[in-house]
Amino acid sequence: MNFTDRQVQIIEKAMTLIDEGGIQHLTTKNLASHMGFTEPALYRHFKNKTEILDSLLIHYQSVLRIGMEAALDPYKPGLDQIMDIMAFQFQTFSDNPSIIMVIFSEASFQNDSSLIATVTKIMAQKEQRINGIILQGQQDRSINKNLNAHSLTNIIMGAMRFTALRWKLSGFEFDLLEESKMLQQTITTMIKPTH
Amino acid sequence: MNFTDRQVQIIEKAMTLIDEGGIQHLTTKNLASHMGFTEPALYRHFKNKTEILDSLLIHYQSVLRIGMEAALDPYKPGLDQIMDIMAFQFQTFSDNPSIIMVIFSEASFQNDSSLIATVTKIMAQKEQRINGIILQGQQDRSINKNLNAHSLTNIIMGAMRFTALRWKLSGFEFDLLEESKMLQQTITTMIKPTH
DNA sequence: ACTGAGTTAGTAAACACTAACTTGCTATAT
DNA sequence: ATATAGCAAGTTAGTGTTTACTAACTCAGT
Repeated sequence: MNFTDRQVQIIEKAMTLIDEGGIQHLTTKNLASHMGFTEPALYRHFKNKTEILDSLLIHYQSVLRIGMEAALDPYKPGLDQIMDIMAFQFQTFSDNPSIIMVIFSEASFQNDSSLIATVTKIMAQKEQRINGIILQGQQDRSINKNLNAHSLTNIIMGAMRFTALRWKLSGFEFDLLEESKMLQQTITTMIKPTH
Repeated sequence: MNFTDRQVQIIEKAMTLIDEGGIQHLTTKNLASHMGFTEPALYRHFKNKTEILDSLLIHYQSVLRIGMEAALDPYKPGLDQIMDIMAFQFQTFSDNPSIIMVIFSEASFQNDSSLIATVTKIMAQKEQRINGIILQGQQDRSINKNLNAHSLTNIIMGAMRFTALRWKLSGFEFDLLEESKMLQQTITTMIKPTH
């Protein structure tokens, strides 16, 4: 998917609006006025509101994936790669908190089947990526072979999401990067081989 | 908080509506018609829509807490108690999937400060409960003392939530209780002492 | 006679979206 | 070089629908 510059501007503004007031705060009127033009101008760039949200998910996903691939070294041990992923993810959250609420919008999208399809696809891709690295880590003996890779994937993704949600709901009261260091430390202790 | 029978009926109907179509599907019109009466009748039982959502959170929380306390034996080792909590939680999700989307509505509630206060309170209570049990488990040596209790709490809560969300988004495609057994097994292996 | 719990009929505001018009840029034909 | 045709990206003014909520009335049970 290639977006025009103007489309990307609109998508990014939509992100910050969702961040500020939740998905319900993202109205065509609100989005247009924050863009500095009128409502109908939006429809010169997107077919409808669903297309805006769909593009937002796709854009956010590709930005994150590109950044993540750049941060990853496939020749490192699996455990180190998992930690690099976590570090990158939390750094991204910290730099651009808007993204957090986009992730959690997933739960609000269930009434729009085209959006839920996009969301499910994105989640499945991430899951496969992490799952693969865990298997690799169990091969290179940096991750405990006794642990179920699928469960571990869910534990890691769940912990990242939950920590990010807590940070957001607390009004960014604690230091996310510090908290994430503790989390990474704990996960490392838990999943490295025992001997 | 004590609710009348009628209020509880309305709250439970609201839960199933949120479950079916997300928070946006919960409109006063929809709720009233599913209750079999007209819109204004709702306002004989609740001040406004926010009070309905607030009551829903409080009601759901007290139901869950009462069930959980009943399922818990404070004389068991901490690790066993954690597993009992997880088993209870997943059984509840499995029996009553509506509750899942209520949990994830948290993210949609951010534009209503009275709701976010309720949500934050509920989450903090759960967190403290689990954190306490982990500390107890580290005392009675059923849980590895080297693990940070706070991080562990987030890992466990995050894993439960993420698994539930995946189950819901997949259209209940996999067996939640089977998946949760794997998850509990993996967590047990990870957090029991190494000695 | 009062009250709790419903009704009908309605409100203003917000919603996504459209029709029809304007304007400034750019590619091309002469 | 310049006239012009086309087009991308705005505008104003408006649509019908949905939203949460209210006023005023009814009526059965105590």
